[in-house]
Amino acid sequence: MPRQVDHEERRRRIAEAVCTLIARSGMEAVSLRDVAAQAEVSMGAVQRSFRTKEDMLLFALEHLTQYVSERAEQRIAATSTPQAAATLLSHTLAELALLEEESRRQAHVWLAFVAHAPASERLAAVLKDTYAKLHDLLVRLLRYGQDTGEVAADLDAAREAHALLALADGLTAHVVAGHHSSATALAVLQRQVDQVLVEPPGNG
Amino acid sequence: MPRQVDHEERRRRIAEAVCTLIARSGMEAVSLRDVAAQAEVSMGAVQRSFRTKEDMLLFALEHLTQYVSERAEQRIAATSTPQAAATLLSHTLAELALLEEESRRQAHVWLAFVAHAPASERLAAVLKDTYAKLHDLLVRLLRYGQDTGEVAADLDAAREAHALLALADGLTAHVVAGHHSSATALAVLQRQVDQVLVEPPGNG
DNA sequence: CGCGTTCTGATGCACTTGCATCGTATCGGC
DNA sequence: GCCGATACGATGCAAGTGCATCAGAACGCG
Repeated sequence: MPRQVDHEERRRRIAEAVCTLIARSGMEAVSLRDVAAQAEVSMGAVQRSFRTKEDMLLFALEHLTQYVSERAEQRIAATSTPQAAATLLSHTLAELALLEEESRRQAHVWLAFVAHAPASERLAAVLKDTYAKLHDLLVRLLRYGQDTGEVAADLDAAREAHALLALADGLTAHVVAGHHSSATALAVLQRQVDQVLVEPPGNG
Repeated sequence: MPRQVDHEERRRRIAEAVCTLIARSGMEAVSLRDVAAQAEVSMGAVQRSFRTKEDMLLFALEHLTQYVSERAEQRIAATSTPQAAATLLSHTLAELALLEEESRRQAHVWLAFVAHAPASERLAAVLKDTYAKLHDLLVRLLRYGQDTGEVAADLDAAREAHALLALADGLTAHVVAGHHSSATALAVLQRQVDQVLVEPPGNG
């Protein structure tokens, strides 16, 4: 075996470059040459890592969704305090909405992919799958809240999860569009979560 | 004066073609040639109608926002029955979310523009302005609902309007991404509106 | 009718695109 | 130490891009 390169590492590196470019100037600004330059590899390397441009974009999306999903899942798995359902819920949502300042880039990219979904079935499939996972996650959180008594027992968790997820995505879009700051969006999100809780905090 | 052409009419025709193309294959698939073909005019005509491609895209966005805003405003202006605040609110939101089947195309286009906002300041400005207008509209509707007693008087109309608008946009995104059908999205939206009303319909 | 202005569609141009090709550098196995 | 397989980066290529240009058609006005 000749020269050894960590292919997966390179693919990830390229995916990062793709995301950077999309966030900076939109999806149509992504060319193989620019990606190669951004990733500081040769164009040939990009072409050997991905058979086609669409494959590359798809991998970048999967890279992003995996990152977001994992962070959300981790946050839940790492929780030990039992009655934290309320904060758990709002923190997870805030993370899904990519509202933190350091997630701006990811928010742009996510939105770009969603907007591109109608043009690519494979892309749409990945998005659909991710949304389903996130919805499940929220449902689990709500059910957990119902167990701890923080959330009304008669609440339709599935429905509420849909609403919360949509709200999070909408706020993402509004921040990207410049209609909201992250802080404002966060406040709106928090208020919605409070409505779900049986005892709104702060005004006993 | 020689040959007379309705320039505005032509610009609108081209804007329609732009929207069709964006909806079909995304923003990066919009080329002057394709637009000309879709609008069934010559490429020269497109170039004379718009100095540059960006101008064309910007006009298409303004064309879209104006259409959406106008339809929403009209719906309100045309209302004569006084206590319709509840239905008025949900219908307006449903329209803003572009959930009707015939608005799918516009939903795609809208999302594409939002996703592109970070890459173009002029575009972002138009979006921001439109969002502000829509927010105002919702605030007015909520205040009206408070006048008629359908909406709790102590509700923070501005905050609630933000939440509703974000929810509507999020649902739009979810429908475009294939995570929801229009019907499901509509149900989620309706449920959220019901929560705003003092007396939820159907189970009083 | 014929002039002059406006509009028109085709073509040119420099450039970028995604992808294919190819000679070479780099390493493991013998 | 050398062979052969592999990864590498540069270059080629046809197609498509936005925009500029231009000869001429179409029409109001004298």
